Amino acid sequence: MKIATWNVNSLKVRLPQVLDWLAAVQPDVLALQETKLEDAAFPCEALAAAGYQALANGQKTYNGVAILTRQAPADVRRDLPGFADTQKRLLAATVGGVRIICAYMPNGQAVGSDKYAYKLAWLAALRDWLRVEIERQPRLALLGDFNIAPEDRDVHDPELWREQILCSTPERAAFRALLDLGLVDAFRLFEQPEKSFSWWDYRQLAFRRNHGLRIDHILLSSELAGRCRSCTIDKAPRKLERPSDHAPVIAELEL
DNA sequence: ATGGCTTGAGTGTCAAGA
Repeated sequence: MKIATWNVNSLKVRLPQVLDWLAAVQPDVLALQETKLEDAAFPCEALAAAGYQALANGQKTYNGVAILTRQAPADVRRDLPGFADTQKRLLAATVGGVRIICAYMPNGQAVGSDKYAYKLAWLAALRDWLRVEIERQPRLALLGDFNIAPEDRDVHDPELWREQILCSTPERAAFRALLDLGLVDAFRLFEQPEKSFSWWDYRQLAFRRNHGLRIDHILLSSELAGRCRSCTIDKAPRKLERPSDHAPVIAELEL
């Protein structure tokens, strides 16, 4: 099973690129973030024609997540239980015996801001829910835009980003708290090129200069981690005209 | 340089992203 995650920064703008990418890469599951579409506007027909069923949990303008699958999804959950939130950031479904959780974690804007407090509260609620969810379904994958660079090696210039948003100690502690549940960063199961990133700012030729961060992740439960055969970042879509600022991350599981 | 792009809203120019 090939599973992937991609923050598309508007599915309306990026739909042609998503369709091309699905045809080229042929994932079994694709988790999308920042769709920025109400569910009624979701392009289900175009995706069905490409062989994918779509689950969406979206809103106008901001946020929005979706899961595209070749097999029928079951046991669908929208939003974080026990966390009052108008922002559409979470969607879960079981596909081929694997619990797929697609998350768009809050950005946090600036360390110490109200949005930062919301980010840390959201991450704590996610951890509390996942503790139960892993018990219920040991084959679990958490995919998405975490908006956290877990370590200095995930940052092009660690000194520039020291204790800045996406890199602060409390954010990294929240990421490690997810690992403490038994989840594993699939990307770090394998030898990877130095300076591997998944996001590059649109400004100042950041992609060309590889001024990026690795903030999009696939975390696997231990049972799935033992079955993971590869995890890669696909930089190809970031090179296209009018790209998303994020690149897809792909993991291959032997089930 | 509370900047530098991009998107969505909406038709001015701002909020938000990361």
